[in-house]
Amino acid sequence: MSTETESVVDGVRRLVLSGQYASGDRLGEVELAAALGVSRTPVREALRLLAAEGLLEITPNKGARVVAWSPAELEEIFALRAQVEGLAARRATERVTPEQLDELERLAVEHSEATGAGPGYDLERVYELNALFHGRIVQAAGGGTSLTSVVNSLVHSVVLHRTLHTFDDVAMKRSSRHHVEIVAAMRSRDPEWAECVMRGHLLSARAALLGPRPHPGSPPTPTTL
Amino acid sequence: MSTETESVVDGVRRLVLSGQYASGDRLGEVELAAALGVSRTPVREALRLLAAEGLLEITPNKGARVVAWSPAELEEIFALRAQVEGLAARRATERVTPEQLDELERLAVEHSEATGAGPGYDLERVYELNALFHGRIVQAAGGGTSLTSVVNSLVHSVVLHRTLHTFDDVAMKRSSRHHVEIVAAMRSRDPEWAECVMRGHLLSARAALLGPRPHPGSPPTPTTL
DNA sequence: GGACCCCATATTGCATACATTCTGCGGGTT
DNA sequence: AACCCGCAGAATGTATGCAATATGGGGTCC
Repeated sequence: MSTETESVVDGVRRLVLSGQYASGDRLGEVELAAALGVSRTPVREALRLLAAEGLLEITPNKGARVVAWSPAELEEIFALRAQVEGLAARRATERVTPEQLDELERLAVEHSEATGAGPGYDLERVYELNALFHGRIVQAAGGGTSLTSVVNSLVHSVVLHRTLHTFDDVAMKRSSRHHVEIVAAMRSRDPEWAECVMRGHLLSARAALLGPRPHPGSPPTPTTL
Repeated sequence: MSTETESVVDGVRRLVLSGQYASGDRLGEVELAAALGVSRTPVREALRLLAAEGLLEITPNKGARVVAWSPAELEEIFALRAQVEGLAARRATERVTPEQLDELERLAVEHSEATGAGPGYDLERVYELNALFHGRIVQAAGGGTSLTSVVNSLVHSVVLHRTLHTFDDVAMKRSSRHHVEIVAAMRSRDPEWAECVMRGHLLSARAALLGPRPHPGSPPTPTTL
């Protein structure tokens, strides 16, 4: 929106991302207004925007809190991303330009290099490369406002950070290879291949983050026996 | 959010839905504030919320306008709904309770009856039954906040109304039978069946709304020859 | 005659003040 | 001792006033 409100949005995002405010913490309006040097009005608007985006949740007369993602919700988010970004990968493959392909390949290769050194990566860099890669896919898909906003509402920085931190070395390298394979599928102009790998990529991230998931037919809580 | 703001959200929605404001029309803050008998503050918040929801679009210092959906964006919306609500149908089938199944069946049957009389339906009733049906599927899917909000951001009342108005008798009856079939699939506890029918349901709606769509391999604009 | 500039007006963006609601604590009662 | 009532403090919700920016028209210059 306006320059002032938008800077507040970024400011609050930074505060949440940097861990100044953890999951479940309260975000007071006056407190933020003082911290960012503006009045309550733009702060209120920024909080509403971030709430609509899914990063905060607001309850009337009680204020804003950082959302606390339950495992069930994380599971749902990645299931949705598998569907939506799978679609994005398919469409991107149908429309991608050679320049975009080169850009994607560059990002995939750099991601590989950043994760190739074994444990002890530069997580910030890996995070950035990953976010760029997924964003460019959506962009290449001809991203109308709907696709873009749905993906944005699903890809919260906080979740991504948490995800990367829980990745072990195997999951990290697998994720990197997925990126490379997606580019290969797109170069082959094979939308179905690209879609499948992208879905697998996100479902594999879900598994790395949450472990195996129960399903209806499984025996009841075998882990407790 | 607060009672006042929420009532303004509903009020603006009604104004847009009833056609008081058409696609592309400007929504002045003072104008709405006067019309709804409140101050500009809750109006501003309501406009921001509706913009985040996708019904309006706001440009800094220029105010809010009703979004004008292009055919490409409508196409994208239904493609996304096919993915996301397909997932919802699958999960709903895995978790639905007998009571929810009865409710869904009731809605599907009423939808059938409302569309069975041939052209000249009560479109408002059909709209309501359709919205309820889709909403209950999401609910039965165990709708976490992510799934719910994504679907809500995709299912704009305005789009649905436009869609229903463009349905001919064949498309309307087909849509109704899809609802019945989805319930049948859920009763059979067949998630894959339910997912496929739901996806087909939405892609068929897309076709009814937009006509056949071009694809990469098709000859260039054969309609002009 | 056309294009450009400048200003008046209206609208949005931001700040502040008032009203309302929630929260936490203390005292009293059962 | 436990519970309930009521009040004080603080935070959110709403209204209004001021500043900044976009829009439209009239005038002037080329």
